[in-house]
Amino acid sequence: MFALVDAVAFYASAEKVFDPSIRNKPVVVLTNNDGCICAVCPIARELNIPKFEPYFKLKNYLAKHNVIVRSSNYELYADLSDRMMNVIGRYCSNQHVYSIDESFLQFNSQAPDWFKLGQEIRLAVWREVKLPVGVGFGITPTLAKAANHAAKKLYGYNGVAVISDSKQALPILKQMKLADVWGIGSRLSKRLELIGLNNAYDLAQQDPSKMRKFHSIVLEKTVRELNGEVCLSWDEVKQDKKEIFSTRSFGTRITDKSSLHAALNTHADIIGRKLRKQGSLVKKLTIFAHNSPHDAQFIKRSFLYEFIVPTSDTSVIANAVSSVLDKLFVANVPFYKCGLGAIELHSGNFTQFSLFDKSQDKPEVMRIYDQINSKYGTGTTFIASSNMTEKWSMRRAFLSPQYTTRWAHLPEINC
DNA sequence: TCTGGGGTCCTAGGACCC
DNA sequence: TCTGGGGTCCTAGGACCC
Repeated sequence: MFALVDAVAFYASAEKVFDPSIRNKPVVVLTNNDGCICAVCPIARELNIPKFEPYFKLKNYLAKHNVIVRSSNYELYADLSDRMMNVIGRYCSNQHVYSIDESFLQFNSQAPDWFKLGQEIRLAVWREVKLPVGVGFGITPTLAKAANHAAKKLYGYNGVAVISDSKQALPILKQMKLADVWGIGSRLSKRLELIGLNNAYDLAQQDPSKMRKFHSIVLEKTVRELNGEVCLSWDEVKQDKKEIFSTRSFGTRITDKSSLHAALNTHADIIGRKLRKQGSLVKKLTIFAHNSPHDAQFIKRSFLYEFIVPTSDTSVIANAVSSVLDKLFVANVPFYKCGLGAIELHSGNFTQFSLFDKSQDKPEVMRIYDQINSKYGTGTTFIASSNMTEKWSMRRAFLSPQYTTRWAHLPEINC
């Protein structure tokens, strides 16, 4: 049995944890640079606020309905995520944290009562972290996702749904839109509608091999999973990433080389950390910078850097950045975004050493570097040529305090 | 006044080589 | 008269997710 546990509108709910005054109000959270709306709490959802629309287009509408608007407070969300995952992890030894607010659980034994277990998890997370979560149990990962959808969005489930056989799946799948099925987006759902399918149940009734011909093997697997056949093994669900990116748009456009260098080095730091966490090494790294695609003329420079010996060392990656900086920088271009992408990864366990070239990595330094940052907070140590506090760091006009990670922001209780 | 996220995976098609 | 291979690597862009 699989379970998927995730928070209801995680970012918006996280904003309500330490600010009870907004718990009963409509709340939305914006993406980096206050660009788009990325989280809508259930109360705000009733106002039909679309996700991932640019904020400036909805600004007036939100103000008219007294919607509370917050910038993304990643420090807060990351910390609340850790706490939430810890509580959930107590209920299953086999937990896979799938995203900042989702974790899959795999149970090998039979629980006496899945529904009761789901209620316990919900209650524990609410009691200890004050975050509302939905719990979906299913005999395949895709059905666990579907049950989770039902738990949070369908009438009568109140946060927990269980699909342990096709009889339990039926009412849920019949109420699910095609695009609500895991792996089916807006494009594919439109194509499926054209051949007469209207909901998840209709999709489950299709011949899997025909669906493979119609679209892809991925769709075939989805159909099989909806019918209770496990196609996404646990190993597949928690597979290593094949690419690792770190990119960000600037709060203010930059036109000088040193700012671009600092920004790219910040991404070098993040990429290195992600690589080491996964135990991977990067062989090929794409390094890019561009202005806005909405500008009159889109100007993009990118460079593919190949390491002779694959690396996960932040300083080695930073050196690669320095070596191509002159090729990326174009005078008088107001750069809007830049980033790095590790697009060819090698396993850290089976390094192909070169006969003539020695690795520049200093694993011991990186180990201590990571230890310090994990103990005292990310950013305690950093490479000198990166600086995220500069003028181009992101706009966050509606930022809430970092209640749990900064002494100065500690919540106060009035007695 | 101006404003438009970030991450991952996959594939079509162009460039280049022999 | 008209036609013309196959492999590798990279880039751009689409699709999906949150």
